[in-house]
Amino acid sequence: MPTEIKPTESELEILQIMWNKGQCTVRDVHEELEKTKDAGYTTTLKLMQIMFEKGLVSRDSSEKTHKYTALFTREKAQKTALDKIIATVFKGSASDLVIQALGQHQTSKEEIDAIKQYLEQFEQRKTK
Amino acid sequence: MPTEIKPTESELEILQIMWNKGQCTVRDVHEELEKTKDAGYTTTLKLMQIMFEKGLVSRDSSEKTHKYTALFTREKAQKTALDKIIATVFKGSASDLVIQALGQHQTSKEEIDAIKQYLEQFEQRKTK
DNA sequence: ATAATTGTACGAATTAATTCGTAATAAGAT
DNA sequence: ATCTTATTACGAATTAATTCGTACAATTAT
Repeated sequence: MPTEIKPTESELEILQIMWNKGQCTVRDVHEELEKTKDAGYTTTLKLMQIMFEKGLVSRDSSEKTHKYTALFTREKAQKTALDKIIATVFKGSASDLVIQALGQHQTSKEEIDAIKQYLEQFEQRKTK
Repeated sequence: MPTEIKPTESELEILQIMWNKGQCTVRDVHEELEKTKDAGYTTTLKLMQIMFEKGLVSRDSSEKTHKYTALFTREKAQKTALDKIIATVFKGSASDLVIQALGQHQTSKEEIDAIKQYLEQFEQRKTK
């Protein structure tokens, strides 16, 4: 699989915006980005051009103002990020991560129920 | 709090080794590091010196061969890593992360039980 | 005592990522 | 038609991280 592209930190910030907004112009992204960090327009442009070269995003350049779309999905980013931190800081133990995540972030009753339900189902499936 | 030090990627690799081994010499770390990546001894040394300057590790230099100890703890790294990925790729939802982590990594029955137990206790504590 | 080995210190080269200035072009406004 | 504004392209400067060479000191072996 030649998909060994890994977004950098800044690229992830941009992808985040694109995941939320869907198809975006550079200006769309830049305006959103400006709310949290301060960088020039051409910086954002350049980053998005690089992302295009890397294949992280596609673009429609049929009009002067190009429209970009994320190719690197949020799901892919989630998987990659999880794999990495489980391996590096959680000694390979997913359950350590789960317990700490639950303790550290407020989680509603509904969410907890969803997790419990998931666990039941999960356990059944793998009962020998 | 002036503790806004963030280990870089390479620094994390070194910390990982130090978390497992406890107090380490540069050579200890380097030998372990060599198993997975290839870099020169002085590179490892330099990194550890920088980590010392940054306060990520302490060192005992009473003898010629210095002994380093991690100050940046695994727990701290876990918390930081979790906060970050929940915010960036999991839209702030810890339960999304939990469910995906469980699906993606094999988890033993014991671990699942531990999680369930944790959830019970957790739910009780916060029942209004 | 001298060699070889092992270690630290540290400057500097290299590489990777980010930022920005400037030029060219297209579109819209006067 | 001309001016202003928005956009892309792209080279280059800057900054951050990593890697390594060399000098020197301490320790160990011959």
